[in-house]
Amino acid sequence: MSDTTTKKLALTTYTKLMRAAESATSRTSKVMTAAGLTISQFGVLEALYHKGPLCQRDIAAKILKSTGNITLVIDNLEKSGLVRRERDSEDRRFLTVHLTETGTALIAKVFAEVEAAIVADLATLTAEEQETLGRLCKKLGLKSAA
Amino acid sequence: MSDTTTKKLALTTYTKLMRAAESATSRTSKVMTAAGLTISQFGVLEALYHKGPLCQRDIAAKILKSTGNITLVIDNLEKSGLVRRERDSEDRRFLTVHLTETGTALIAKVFAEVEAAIVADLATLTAEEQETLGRLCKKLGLKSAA
DNA sequence: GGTGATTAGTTTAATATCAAACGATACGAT
DNA sequence: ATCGTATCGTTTGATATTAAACTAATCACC
Repeated sequence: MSDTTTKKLALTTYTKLMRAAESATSRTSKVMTAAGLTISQFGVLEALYHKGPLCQRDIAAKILKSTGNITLVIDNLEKSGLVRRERDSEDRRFLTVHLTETGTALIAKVFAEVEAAIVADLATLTAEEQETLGRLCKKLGLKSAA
Repeated sequence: MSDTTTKKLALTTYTKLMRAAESATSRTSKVMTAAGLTISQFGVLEALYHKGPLCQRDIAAKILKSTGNITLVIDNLEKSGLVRRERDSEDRRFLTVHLTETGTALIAKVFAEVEAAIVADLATLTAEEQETLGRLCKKLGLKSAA
């Protein structure tokens, strides 16, 4: 295959990958905003929901954002009464973030809706196609991480 | 296949798709920021580079952002001397945005670098795998657009 | 021709986002 | 013990982003 053909194929593949990711994101983010959550807020709540209380540094690492950013997102979640901060008594540098009852109820509901949206979206592909897509995406993702 | 299995497959496929898209984006965005461009600024310059002068509404549609956002991005590009605005003489509501010489030179260089990064990234997959990935992504993207 | 609806772009207010500087706390080595 | 280093979180300044209110210009229709 010529260099030009290789390049063209890579670029169209890249574009299709990006479009697919964007349209999937657009579906799920509609669910989140309908519930009054931003994507970041959802990310934080979802991390706490599945991993339990976390310090802000761990939350930042989990959702791939800066710690400065997390400070603001947690501020807003705290104002809405969805999470609360608790100073670690052993190492006072840490702030452990906990879901409140309201926060737990909300993320449980919204997470289920997001899951349903994803399942509905992916239903376009057969099980075999999904497995193939997943395998190729994983191969691609691993390379880039290196 | 059971509902639970269907759901699990859809969710892991979705996660892998997102991770692949993120890692590909991370590579290309490094090239852009190294050149002093934000992702949006690159998007605007690239649109003008390949489509010629455009009005702000068309730029917004092309890079899927709000017109309010485009106003700011063009403001910053204009300050940097990479684009200039020109009021349309026929319909004075329109502002046509043009690349300057500096802007053209910059986007030509950066776009080539981004392309190279994409080609290098996709080289992880064989041509056949890329075609398969592209086909599946397209199928998925089309559904969501509907 | 004049009025009402539409369209292009700007502004505003809120949240997001990062990098970098900073303050407070903890830890390690001597 | 303490001095230097590392770590956690906040702050700051810049850009991004949207939705919604707004201005200016045009068009459609009577």
